[in-house]
Amino acid sequence: MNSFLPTEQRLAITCRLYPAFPREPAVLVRLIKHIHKRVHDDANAILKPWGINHPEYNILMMMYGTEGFTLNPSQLADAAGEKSANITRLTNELCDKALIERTADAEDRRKVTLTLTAKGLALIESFLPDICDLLARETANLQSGEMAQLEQLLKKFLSQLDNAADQA
Amino acid sequence: MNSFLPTEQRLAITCRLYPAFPREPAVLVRLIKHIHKRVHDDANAILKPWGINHPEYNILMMMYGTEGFTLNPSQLADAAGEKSANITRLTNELCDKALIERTADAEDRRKVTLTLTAKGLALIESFLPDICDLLARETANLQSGEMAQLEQLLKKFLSQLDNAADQA
DNA sequence: AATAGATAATACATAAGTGTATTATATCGA
DNA sequence: TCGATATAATACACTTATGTATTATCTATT
Repeated sequence: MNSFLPTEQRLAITCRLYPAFPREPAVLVRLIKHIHKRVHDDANAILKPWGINHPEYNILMMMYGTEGFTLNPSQLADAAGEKSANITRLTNELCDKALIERTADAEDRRKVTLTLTAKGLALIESFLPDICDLLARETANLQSGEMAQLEQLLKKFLSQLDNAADQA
Repeated sequence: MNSFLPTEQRLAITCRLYPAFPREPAVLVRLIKHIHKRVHDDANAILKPWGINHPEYNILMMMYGTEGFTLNPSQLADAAGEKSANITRLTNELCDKALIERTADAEDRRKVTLTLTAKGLALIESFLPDICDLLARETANLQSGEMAQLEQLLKKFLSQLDNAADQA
């Protein structure tokens, strides 16, 4: 099964019609999109029984990965790759579920401090086994050298995207 | 500049707290998400002057890459990587803008035929130079061998995601 | 030919995400 | 110390995306 074939064939035709079209970058971008959607859907399916979705999972895991399980919304936006307006909504949801807590920052009164609650921590530890399984299954056919190489290439790609903001 | 650092550091801490957590797959998934978001935002910015957004662009390009500039919604969903309900909405928008046309399929009356209009084709050819520039800029630091390797690894990854549906 | 079960597309309600404006606080330079 | 500018978070309206149910048509079996 090759879910990318219909896309790839059409990019090939595009190149014939419009020779300046850069096939390779276009293929990479499309692959990224397809993979992203797949991973997103898989994660949502796994997480549903716990009452959270993939973006909420991302938020929780970024808090779990922070010393003291504490950070503020703008740091969270950077870490989770979400826009700040979306962070407000997502953290509202997580507060409603009592998985995180919002308190005022003592140092800078513009800031808000978000902290994982005991309930949030317990939830993370309960879904992590399934998440670890999922991640392992999704990459089961990649050898560790291949993953390392993929990581390196994706980082290089991302670094160019970081720079490209300057240009244009 | 390294926009991935905050994420990566948190994944490292996660591995310390929860040793079974598979760092490498998690890093790959996060990198994919970050890159996807960046590429999506860049494309939206470039396309705005033409009155379309990235998903609409994806649809138009898949039609452009099809013989006869014609296909039906389910093929389009596969090719563009969108869910079918979303295809209905997106193609409605494109019909409203007169960039594509909807007609009944003669063979199978359940089906609908979508065709690029002359206006749609003209629009594509007017934005393609900018899109080609963007794609080239976004990948400017990758050598062609690196892109080929990235393509190969991403395809391998995606093929596993295609299979993973069977399992679990 | 009738029915059962698949497939194609869409409608509708709801969820998820974003742009822009707003409020509050902080910082910097005169 | 004042005022200008920057930063942090959020509110709100709007856009984008999805799940589920529905309608219509097709296919296969009898």
